[in-house]
This record gives sequence, structure tokens and C-alpha cells, in this order.
Amino acid sequence: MVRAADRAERPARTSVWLEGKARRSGAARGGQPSSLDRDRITEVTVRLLDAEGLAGFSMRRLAAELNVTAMSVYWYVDTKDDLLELALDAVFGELGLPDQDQDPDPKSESAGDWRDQLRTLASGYRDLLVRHPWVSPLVGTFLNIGPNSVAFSRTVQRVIRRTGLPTHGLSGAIAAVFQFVYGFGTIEGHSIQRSAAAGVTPDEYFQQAMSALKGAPGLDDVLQDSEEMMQARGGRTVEEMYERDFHFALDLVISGIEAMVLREGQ
Amino acid sequence: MVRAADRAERPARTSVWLEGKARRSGAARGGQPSSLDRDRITEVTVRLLDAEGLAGFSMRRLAAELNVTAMSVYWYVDTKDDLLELALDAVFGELGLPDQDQDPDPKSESAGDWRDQLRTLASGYRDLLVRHPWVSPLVGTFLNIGPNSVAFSRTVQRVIRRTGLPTHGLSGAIAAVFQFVYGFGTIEGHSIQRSAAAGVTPDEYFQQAMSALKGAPGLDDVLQDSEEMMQARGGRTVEEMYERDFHFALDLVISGIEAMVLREGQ
DNA sequence: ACCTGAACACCGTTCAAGT
DNA sequence: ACCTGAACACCGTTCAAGT
Repeated sequence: MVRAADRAERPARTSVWLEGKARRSGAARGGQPSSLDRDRITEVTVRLLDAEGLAGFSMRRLAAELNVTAMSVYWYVDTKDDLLELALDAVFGELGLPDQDQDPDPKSESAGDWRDQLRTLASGYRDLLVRHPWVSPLVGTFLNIGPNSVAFSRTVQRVIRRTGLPTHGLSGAIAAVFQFVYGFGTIEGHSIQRSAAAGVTPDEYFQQAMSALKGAPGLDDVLQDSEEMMQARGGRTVEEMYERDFHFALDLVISGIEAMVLREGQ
Repeated sequence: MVRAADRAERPARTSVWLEGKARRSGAARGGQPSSLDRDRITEVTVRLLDAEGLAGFSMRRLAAELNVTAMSVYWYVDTKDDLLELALDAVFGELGLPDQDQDPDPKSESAGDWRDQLRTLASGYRDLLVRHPWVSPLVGTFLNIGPNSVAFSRTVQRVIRRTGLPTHGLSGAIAAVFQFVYGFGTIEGHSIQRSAAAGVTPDEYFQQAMSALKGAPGLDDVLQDSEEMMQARGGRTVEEMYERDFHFALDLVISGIEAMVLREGQ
């Protein structure tokens, strides 16, 4: 935590993206390119985070992976948080957003249905959170002003404007969709991570958890309710259940947007 | 992270709540009560987490606060994670849920409107996440089967059943509401925490961030869009903006539930 | 039954020094 | 310009020992 003394000494860190200016980027001199640069460091960081999780990642572990001493990385990056911010924005680049200047007229028919576009963006974000479970805590921690996160926000805003919602409802609607996806993807990612850490499939883990809970006092009726809901959902695997819930909830939110458009329309 | 070797040695930790049985609880012998017990340890843990944040909390720091050596706590708790699970469930007890056996008939008029009940639960959960920003990462990490979290889930299920949704849509609707609240409260809590760490009010922090971003290339138009949306929202403080967005989004999701009820009704 | 002290294997980061 | 080594002030947890 930040204590008063720390605060007096230096301004609180805001973001890597608000740094002095372009950082040394390898291959500076005439010789062969240096083995290290921000891109390579970021790339290996993402790989390690995927493999070991946020808690398992350390500067020393990273340095070892780069065949370099622990402190070398600090030449390219001021703090571990800077590095995590870089990794975070890097994976936002995986999202594959639609070309942004194409179709400048939001009302044209060829612009495509906002519902489909919203579904694509939401699914992409969900997949990102599930593929990289360390993304979720970082999204909560940092300012998210890297180029790729900004491109994502920009795209989200553009699509939400197409709904026909009044301006005062835009940010609320964005929250309803993407904070839902954030929460959903976070929990789904953690659950997959947990079963992987236990060395079993999600389905096996689910069965184990269920039978472990069977014995616990006061939980039996909750379990019964859950099983009832699971039966009704009809999914045969855990993954299928997540899939059905996600799409039902997304349809629900989209219907909510349509209702708000009608309500505030006239 | 868990490596293969660790896995072979012992079964993966699941939850404090699935432990052998009741733990030593102070005042065991005839003399004056021991200074330590799980309740007191949990209480101090919550206080420290509130004050220092999840990153600032440590077993050694906790022991110091309890005027005890670092290892004493391990008599009452197996791991730090156990302790965090206890703290997590403890704050879920702050939610003040409606009495659960009252009004057993879900169709009776006096049961109250599910919309109001949903709003109460959602607001309570949001406040919890904002008041204790360390709750959010823990909700994502653990199984959430402590008595108070279970009571919360149970209440949520009961209210959602009153909407009239078909059974196969219940879990999706729960996700649409409470994963949204989870995401929203997480981000809101972090933003308040960030400004507090920087020693300024949320409004001051917001101004600072805005002017810092003014210089950054490629962000100007995003800023302009954001300012436009803020104008339209009409909130005068950051807190007011969060408030408006939250309630707009919640209304939106509730409208979505109503739409799904109608759609699947006949 | 409860608590301690020393130790192990880690952290992020600073700082002076090397090439 | 880039990298190293030693050091500082921390971690969670184990283990043998005390009372």
C-alpha cells in the first residue's frame, strides 16, 4: 500500500502509456540486434502468464526464461506493473476488431446489425478473458489506455451508438453489456483454471466439487436447486452450460437495450 | 502455480468450508479466554484488508496487529487462503438479507415486487464490492460456499424464480444481473481505491487523469466522445455518474428480463 | 493446547559497478 | 548503452522446540 511518506517522494505511478517517450527498442547500434527489447519481453511475459498464472509470474522467473539476470529487464521497464500493463494491452490486440474507418455512416444498411456486432464484441472479450485468466484482475487494476484497449473501447462506443439509445444512456448500456461479460468471463476463466490446476477436466472437477458438497450441512437444498436448474438448462458438459447461460444472458441484455430504446424513443 | 510434484503430494486445496471439522475456538480451558480465536483473527483480517488492500496484507502484518508472532496464526488457520476465505464470507454477512422463511408462497401479492427485491440485492452487492475492494478478486478465486455467500446465492435464486422466467433461463438471468454488478462494483471500487492511494478525491483524480490524457496522441477523439457522454449523463461528480450508470444499466437488465418472460411466456 | 524462533525458498527493487 | 552482483526489506510456510 501507499503510505504518506511514499506519496511525498514521487508522484503516484499512473500508466506505462503516459511515460516520457519512446523507450530503447533493441538493435540501437550497428551490430546485431540486442537479444532483448520490449516486444520480446512482453511476448515472453504473456507466455509465462498463460502458463503459470499471475501469482506464478515473477521478474526473476521471466529473467530466467530470457537467459538473463534478474535485473536486466529493468533496463526496458520501470516496474513489474509496467510490464503487466504492456502484456495486458498486447492480448487486447488478439481481438481482431472490424476495420474502423470502413462504413463511416452509422445509419446505412450495410453497416450491419448492431446486435450482431455487439454479440461479436462480447464473445471476443469473453474468449479473451477465458484464454488469459490473468487479464481480468489487470483490467480491474490499470487505467486501460494502451492502444489496443482504446481501440476496443472505441469500437464498443461506436456499436452502442447504433442502437438508437439516447446519449445519456450510452455509458450505462456499455456497462450492462461489458461489465456483465467481464464478470462472466472472469468466473468462467477461474473455474477452468481451477480444474486445470487440480489436474482434471472441468467436468471431473465439477463432479468432485458436487460430491464434496454433498456432505456439507445446510447446503443440500441449494445443491438440489442447482441440479434442477442444470437439468432444465440441458447442457451435457460444463462448457455447454456456460455457453447456454452466456447466450441467454446476452440475448436478455440486448432485449433490455431494445426496450430502453422504445421507452425513451417517443 | 501448482506443479506436478505438488499435486502428487497432497490433494489440491478446495475450501476452508470443507475442512475436517470445527476448529479450536478459544476459551477452551477453564482459565480466561485465549486472546486468539478464528473470529478475532477474521475480524482483524477484514480491518487490515480494508486499510491496506489485498496486496498490502500479509500474515506477518496480521500477526503484528494481533501482538503475536508470525506463526501463531497458523494454529487457527492452515493457509493464508483459508484466512481470506473466512474474511470473504464474513463481509457477505454485512448484506442484511431479508428473512428467508418468511412468506413461503412465491406467488402471493405480499411477497413484494421481484424488481424491487432485485434492485435491493444488486445495490447491496455493489456497495459491498465498493466498500471492500479486495472482495472482488477473492470472489473470483474461491468457491464461495461459506454460509453467508450461500445465503446470498439462495436469496438471489429465490428472487429470480419470482420473475416468471422458464427454468432454463434462471441461471442465465442470474448471470446477467449479478455478473454485471460484479464487474461494475469491481471497476468502481478500484477507481475509488486508486484515487485514495494517490491522496486525492475521485473528482480530483478524474481531472488529473483527463489532463494527463490530453497530451497523449490518438486519444483526443476518444476523450471528446467520453466528454460528450458525460455531458449527456449530466452528473456533476464522479460518484453521481457511477450512480446514474448503475441504475440505468439495472433498469435495462430488468427490462430485458421482462422481455424474456414475455417472449417465452406463450 | 498453544505459541515461539530459526530457517527455507522465495519476492520486487535499488544501487554501485562492470563492459 | 546495456547488463551484472550484491544487498535490502520483504514474503508464505515448515519444523523442531518450548511452556
